[in-house]
Amino acid sequence: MGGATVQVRTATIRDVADAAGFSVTTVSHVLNDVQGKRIAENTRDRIRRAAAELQYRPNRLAQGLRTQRTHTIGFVSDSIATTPFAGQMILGAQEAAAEVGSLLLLLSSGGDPDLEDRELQALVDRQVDGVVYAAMYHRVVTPPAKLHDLPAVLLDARTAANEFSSVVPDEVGGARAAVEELLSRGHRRIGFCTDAADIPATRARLAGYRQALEVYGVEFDPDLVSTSHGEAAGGFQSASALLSRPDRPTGLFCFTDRIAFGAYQAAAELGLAVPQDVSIIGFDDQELISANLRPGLTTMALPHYAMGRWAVDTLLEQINSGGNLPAVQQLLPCPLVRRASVSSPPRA
Amino acid sequence: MGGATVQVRTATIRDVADAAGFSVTTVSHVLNDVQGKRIAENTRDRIRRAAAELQYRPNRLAQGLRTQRTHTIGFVSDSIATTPFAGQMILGAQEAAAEVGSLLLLLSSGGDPDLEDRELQALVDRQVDGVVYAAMYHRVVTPPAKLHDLPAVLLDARTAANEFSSVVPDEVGGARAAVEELLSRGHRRIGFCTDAADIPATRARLAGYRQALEVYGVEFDPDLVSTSHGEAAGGFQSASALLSRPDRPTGLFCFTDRIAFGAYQAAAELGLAVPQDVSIIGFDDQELISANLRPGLTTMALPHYAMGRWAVDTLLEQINSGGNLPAVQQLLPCPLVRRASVSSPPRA
DNA sequence: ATGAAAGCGCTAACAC
DNA sequence: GTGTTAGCGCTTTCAT
Repeated sequence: MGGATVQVRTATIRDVADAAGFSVTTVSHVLNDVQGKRIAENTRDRIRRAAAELQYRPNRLAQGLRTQRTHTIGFVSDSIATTPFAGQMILGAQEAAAEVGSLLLLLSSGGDPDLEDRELQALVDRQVDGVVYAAMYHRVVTPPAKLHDLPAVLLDARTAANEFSSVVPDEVGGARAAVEELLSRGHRRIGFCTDAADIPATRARLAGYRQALEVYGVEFDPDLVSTSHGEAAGGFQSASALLSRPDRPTGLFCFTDRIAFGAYQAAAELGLAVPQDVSIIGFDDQELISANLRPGLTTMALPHYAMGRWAVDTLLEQINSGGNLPAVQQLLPCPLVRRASVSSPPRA
Repeated sequence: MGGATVQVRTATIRDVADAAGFSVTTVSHVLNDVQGKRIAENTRDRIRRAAAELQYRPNRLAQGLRTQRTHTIGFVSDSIATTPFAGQMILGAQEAAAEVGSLLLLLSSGGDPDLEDRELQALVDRQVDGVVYAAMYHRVVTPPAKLHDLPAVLLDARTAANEFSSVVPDEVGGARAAVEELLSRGHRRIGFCTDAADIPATRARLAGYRQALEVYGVEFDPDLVSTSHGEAAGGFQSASALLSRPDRPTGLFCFTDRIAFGAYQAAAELGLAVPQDVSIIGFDDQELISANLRPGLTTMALPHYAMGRWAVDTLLEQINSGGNLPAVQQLLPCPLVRRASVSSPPRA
């Protein structure tokens, strides 16, 4: 059979009190290390011993009911199944929570506002100490109104008015670093294979691309940015177009690793070797792609784990401060992950 | 600022009772639809009205303390960040839980037995109704002893002795279906690029491979199975070796999509087109790879979502039955996902 | 047909 | 130094 037939009655604070021969008050004081109580060392010992003996564990429900603190944090996201990123955010959040003895109550709404509302209510019903509201890709969101009624921080998302503390990747900085990686190797004609979606990442990464060019005194050439729709197929098209030009770029900055995946395919089709004939740099560090491509893809990692931690840490501060801290908007850096897809440009 | 400054005091059952002019007992009876109580329709109405008016929501903590049922399920896994599969299992579990008003308390142990123990204890402290113990790839596990003390089911894992109910993919059936997909198109020399790890999946998929051959009366040729270590690089090696043979196979069954990824690279290197010169079929349906490869990879999907649901449904049954159901070991089918990497073999 | 009261396990104000 | 007691918000037995 699976699991217990007999739910072993676990020891309560009463049991400990009885066993130790003191009142529950004293037990509570001792076990919680309440300051300013003078309790005999000997008493402390006996109580601690009894507690250990009985394998006493405080009932968190009862505790929460009494203290209005459940040490439970709600984590709601628009989607969780579709990207491997989710796991890293959750892990970061969970580990930060664990450090203060808190646990994560996980919920995914699939983007349905009604469901989102009900889920948030379910969290409130369980008296969560606060909520992390996460998006699976950097977005501007409008969370349910209820979110204003309790401590909350936004993860990989922000609202138009920035009423909440939030953390998102430094897309501009990441893109600039990516393009500078190419520039510093000597590339001067650098294509940008981007996505058609109008989201923070497309705008910011384009801005970063332009900034990097400017730093190196390279003029921006709009013909070198090619837009397509998402996935590898789009990247294949964009890159094919760019690499078929007579004055083809020697380096390609791809909006995502998926697009870079397509760019590899385009290069192969055209008989161009990576990185000898064309250097390619991606964005996202989707290891399933970046580490398995041949040669390995140099790319910018998204700081999902760090963002998850930041969100919870910040939420905790907010909770502990009684909730009147100013909202802060945090940018976290995107680290460069060097593999083997970038080299010097071919000698002309 | 983020979140509430003022924690709005929410209405309690007392408030509803007062507002409606009845006792809390009656309110509880009405709101919980307790059977066998004769309460005037009119009374019911007034109470329901008052509850709605005050936006009353029962405090789940108090409820749980009293009823010993928290409508909370623990979900502990050995890892969550490293695979995109985690999300699907969690989603399946979460949705099944939501259907009965339960929520998931998520925890990932990183495989550390000590941590695992503490995490499980944290769940017990919070009085979870039961626990789903998940592995991120099909494994034989030895969960902490504590797991025996409460309702639990294993997800994508089982123990050596099968003491718990568990659900894992039907690896044998999946592998057989994959190889039959090749056989049915006319392939007779089919290579198997597998992994060196000694885990349930390697053994089972090899068995499925052999079963399929047998069904079609094709003799098993050990030279056609090539073992390597994991990732794409291993697949590249295996496939290169197999495809360089004078009597090279016309079809390749790859242990994972990552290995298939490497096989694509090997085929390209050898100037072999997929699927015209060699058909390739994978396993796992890692969409980041399978959907982005060119041509799209035909592969066997792993039933993560369904397994997640099954685990929670089964756990719920166990909880509701008071916990003396026999343990059941469930196999869930791996659906074939057809894309474009399989065709008839080339005419010799 | 409705209500009083006990109690789930804990903390904390207060008393001694 | 230690103990009594009220109460967090709810369900449920037992009265009436």
